Amino acid sequence: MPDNNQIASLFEKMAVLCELNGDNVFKVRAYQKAALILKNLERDVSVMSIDELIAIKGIGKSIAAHIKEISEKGSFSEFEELKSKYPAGLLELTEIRGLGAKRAKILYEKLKVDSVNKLYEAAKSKKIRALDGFGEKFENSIIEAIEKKSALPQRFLYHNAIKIAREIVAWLKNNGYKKVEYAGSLRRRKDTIGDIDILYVGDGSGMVKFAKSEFVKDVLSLGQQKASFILKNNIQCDIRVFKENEFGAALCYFTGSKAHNIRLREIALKRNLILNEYGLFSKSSKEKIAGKFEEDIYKKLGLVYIPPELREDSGEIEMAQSGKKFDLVELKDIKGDIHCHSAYTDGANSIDEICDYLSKRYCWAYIGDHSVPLNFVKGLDFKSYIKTRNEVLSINKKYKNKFFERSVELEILKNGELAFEKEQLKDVSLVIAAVHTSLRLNRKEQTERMIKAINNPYCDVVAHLTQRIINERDEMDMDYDRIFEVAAKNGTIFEVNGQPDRMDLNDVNIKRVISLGLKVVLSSDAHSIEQFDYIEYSLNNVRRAGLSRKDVLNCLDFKEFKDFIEENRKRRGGL
DNA sequence: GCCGTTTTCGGCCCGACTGTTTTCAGTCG
Ligand SMILES: Nc1nc2c(ncn2[C@H]2C[C@H](O)[C@@H](COP(=O)(O)OP(=O)(O)OP(=O)(O)O)O2)c(=O)[nH]1
Ligand SMILES: [Mg+2]
Ligand SMILES: [Mg+2]
Ligand SMILES: [Zn+2]
Repeated sequence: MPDNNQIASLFEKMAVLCELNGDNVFKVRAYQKAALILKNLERDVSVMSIDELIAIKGIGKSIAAHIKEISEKGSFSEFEELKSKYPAGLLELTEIRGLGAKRAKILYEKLKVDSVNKLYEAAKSKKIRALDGFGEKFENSIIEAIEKKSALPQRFLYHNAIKIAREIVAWLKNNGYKKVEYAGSLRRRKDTIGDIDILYVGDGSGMVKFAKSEFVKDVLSLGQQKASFILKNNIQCDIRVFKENEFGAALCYFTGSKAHNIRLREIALKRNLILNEYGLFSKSSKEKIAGKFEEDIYKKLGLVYIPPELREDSGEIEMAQSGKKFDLVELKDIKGDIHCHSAYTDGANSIDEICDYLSKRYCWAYIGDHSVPLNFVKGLDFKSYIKTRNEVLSINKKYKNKFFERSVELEILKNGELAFEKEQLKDVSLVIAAVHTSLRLNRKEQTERMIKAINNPYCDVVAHLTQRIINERDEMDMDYDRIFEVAAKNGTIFEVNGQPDRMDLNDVNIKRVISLGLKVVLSSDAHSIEQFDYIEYSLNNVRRAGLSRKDVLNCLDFKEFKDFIEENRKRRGGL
């Protein structure tokens, strides 16, 4: 069964093919939109009925039928037909910056260019400039774009991108610009970031100066209101300049997402208004109605303010129209962390140091560590768990009104058993079950393994369920639908791991487990004191999933949390 | 291809930068 992302990727390819085929641009956009919808959808479309599919805004009869066909056959005939019309290499041409479908089509028809290699040859041998509507500069820009393409990686970790963004904001402020913000996917706090989007109040001279700064490797474009650069670390940076009284509208525009912007602009039109990055205007008189403050844009469109994390056009506009304020969980609501590592296994700090730090930060915490059989990190056996738990409890006595306990990141063995015996498990305060080995079992085996673990009454929390490592390792191949179904019966708590390259569960999976009535728990999975801040990345994901305090167990008091765990075990036949 | 509190046909967000360009198309945000 293909998952939503796989189906989305087919529709993205279909969009490119339609473009190359010279189809209606709105048909192309319909496929792009459908792909986006699927990527943000928490339900598995492959098991939905045609009627259910059509009920989704942006999915109609044709695309619903395609989804059905893909679910059964892995692809759809219209796509396969179109694909067979063109060489496979043609699809990759539009990935070259500055080359879109229109000119790719001409290059293919006139010069038989059907791959990036042939495009490069054609440009080098100066054949492109001879074509009507093409020229020397275009030819050179193509050569440059191809030569530099391989250096550009996919998407960046939020953790890495935000650091660079903050440096650039500071640089602009140092250069005298008082109002500077990062926007785009960074402000929406997506787990991966395509580029760094920055806006400031001032004039174009700031961008000219930035172009000559240490940050910049290449200048892609440089105008009066906007510029694009490739930075030294190969990330793209887009900068826009505005006037003070435009800043709210500008921030709204540049924060996006694109789909969210389009919805806002459509709502404006229905009210006889025009929304762009400079403000909200009356369509007839051109009079300005809002622009200085972002809040005013939403207000004048009849919407409550929408937190940036939710701006994906995945239901937030409808919620904002209902008039009810958003109530997302905040950092100050977090009362404890459950998952970290001490020097007993692969952490950098002693339990003493960890407790000292956490006593200043939280009301409570579970200090964790790896378990057997992870020998390479000196995973704890049951005896050493008990011994070190006593150490935690004794250290706890030093702190008034703080509660420290011991958790263990317990291995889910290849056969789905937990690494400690049942008799031992009842003496473990918090079991955070995790897979770290045998990641490549086949789908069926991996699914059964996970289900067996989840059915264990002592499997309190499942850590980083999918085991993805962003840009390095895909999610484990499992039947997530079934796993979540079993989890719903067990009341399983899913961890939202905040390690920058994990951020697992992601936003969409969080929505999925919450819709099943389950709760999540945030964790930094800190391996050193500094890494306790990674819980902010978990927070990003749950805010993007729209969660409030009631869905996040870190917002409970210690006793409430402990009771929750115990209740859960009892109900499932443990204790 | 999708959609509809005027619509089942005729619209579909809006603007900056570049170069193919002297009034606009292509591409991108
Ligand atoms: N109205 C409108 N706004 C757009 C369009 N494309 C982009 N934007 C706005 C919203 C985006 O969030 C913002 C920045 O564009 P980006 O291409 O950098 O996208 P974004 O940062 O959302 O995602 P990314 O992680 O960079 O891929 O510009 C568009 O076609 N129309
Ligand atoms: Mg961006
Ligand atoms: Mg951008
Ligand atoms: Zn861990």
